[in-house]
Amino acid sequence: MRLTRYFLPVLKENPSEASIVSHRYMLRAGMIKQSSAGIYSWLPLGFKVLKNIENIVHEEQIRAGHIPMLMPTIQPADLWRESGRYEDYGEEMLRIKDRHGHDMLFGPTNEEMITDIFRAHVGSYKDLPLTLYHIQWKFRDERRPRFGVMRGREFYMKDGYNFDLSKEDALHAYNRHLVSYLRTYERMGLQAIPMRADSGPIGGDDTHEFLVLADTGESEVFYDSAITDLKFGDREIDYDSVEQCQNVLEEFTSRYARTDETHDEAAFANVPEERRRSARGIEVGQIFYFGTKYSESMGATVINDKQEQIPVHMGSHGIGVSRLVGAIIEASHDDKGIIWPEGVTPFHCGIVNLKQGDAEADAACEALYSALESHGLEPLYDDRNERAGGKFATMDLIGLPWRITVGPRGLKNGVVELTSRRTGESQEMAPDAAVARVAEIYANL
RNA sequence: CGGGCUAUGGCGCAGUCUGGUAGCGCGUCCGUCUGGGGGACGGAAGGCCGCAGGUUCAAGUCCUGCUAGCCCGACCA
Repeated sequence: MRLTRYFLPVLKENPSEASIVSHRYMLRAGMIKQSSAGIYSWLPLGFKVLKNIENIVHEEQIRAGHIPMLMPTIQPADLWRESGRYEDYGEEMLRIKDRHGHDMLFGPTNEEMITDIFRAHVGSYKDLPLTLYHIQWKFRDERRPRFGVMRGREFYMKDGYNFDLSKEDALHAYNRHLVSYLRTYERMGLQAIPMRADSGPIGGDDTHEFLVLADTGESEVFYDSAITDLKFGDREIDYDSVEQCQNVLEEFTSRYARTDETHDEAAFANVPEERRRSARGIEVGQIFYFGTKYSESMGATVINDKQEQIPVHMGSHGIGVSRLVGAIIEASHDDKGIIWPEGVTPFHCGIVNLKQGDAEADAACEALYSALESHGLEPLYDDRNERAGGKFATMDLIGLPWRITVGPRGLKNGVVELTSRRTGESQEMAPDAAVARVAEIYANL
């Protein structure tokens, strides 16, 4: 993309409405525009990041054997009356009446709806196990929305629901989600630590929250620092293997790691003192096993191999897709702007032309642009008639992980400059070498 | 939902106390000179001063009511 043809309304100064760093940078980098409290338009740059995150979530869900679908944002109140949550949910649920006077609601989650779909079409144990998920906009009418997209009222979320014949099977689904979530966050350049959590209004026995450590996190967390050494890496996992998934769960949850809701001082005291940490964290996902809570109240049953009608065991599993955009920035930025991890960056590489209009510089930039594209990469070429300082400041703000700087001075010696946004280190090299290096970085993701 | 604060051009702000031609910086547009970390000069556009009512010869400014947004807390993914 050429910057002169793009829509990137960057702001030089900090908008007064934003207090935390991710919100400030998302506004300044032209990623979002607030519409009303907790509701945002996603401008092109923000939309790209949102979609990149969504794609990673999809890929990892499908890899784990989960099946994508899409349910509506607007749901009928009657479904929620059946589960009893229409009354329980309170003011956070946005209630709407349609023209016929029917009570509707903008869904804050989809347990009722998915259970309704399940009971209509699934009747036999032979259809299980089954895990369906979707990525859809949700609405929770927060009393006090804040922190930009991290606690909006409208938010984009992946929610998945597993249906299993037994508690044992459902716990495997739980473990499978935990493993797939570890992979998902790691691909986004995040370390998200699974922590034992409180089940809240969804209810249930087993639940873990995934938290990204960041100073601005809304939850206080306590953990054994040994857990931050754990990496999922490129290990091969057979998601059908109960044993393999169980092993990963044990590896990643055996160390002490809890939010303040479930924090236990006595248990924490058993962690060696030098490894005890308290910090702040941003919740970016949660997995639940809740048994037969919804299947019993809503009649989601199957016939087992003994001709008995039994309620299915369920769990639900969420990833906050829109919230992740903010969380990644909280975890990866400096005083100049955002630093995107390669996995989610809106463009793979920036091209800065230091002297727009100079025939050689222009030609070299065009050549770099095509060469990067021919490697399947998406460059952002700053072809504005701006001075160097302005171009650098924009690139630093929007956070592309790699930048190639092209100027007459370097071209005289046949070189351009390749700069890492994260480390700030620059290397001079031939244009071809710079392209090859960037291509290699992305090929190895 | 309690407490606090704010609302003036796209963004950041002054002007309100003490009523009298709506201003500054940044950004935007045009031109010239520039060209390795937000450059210089010259020109230009852009505002029912959040909304409604009131006081007054006169309201951005004073009064009343409302709305929206932000911050702290409680709450929450």
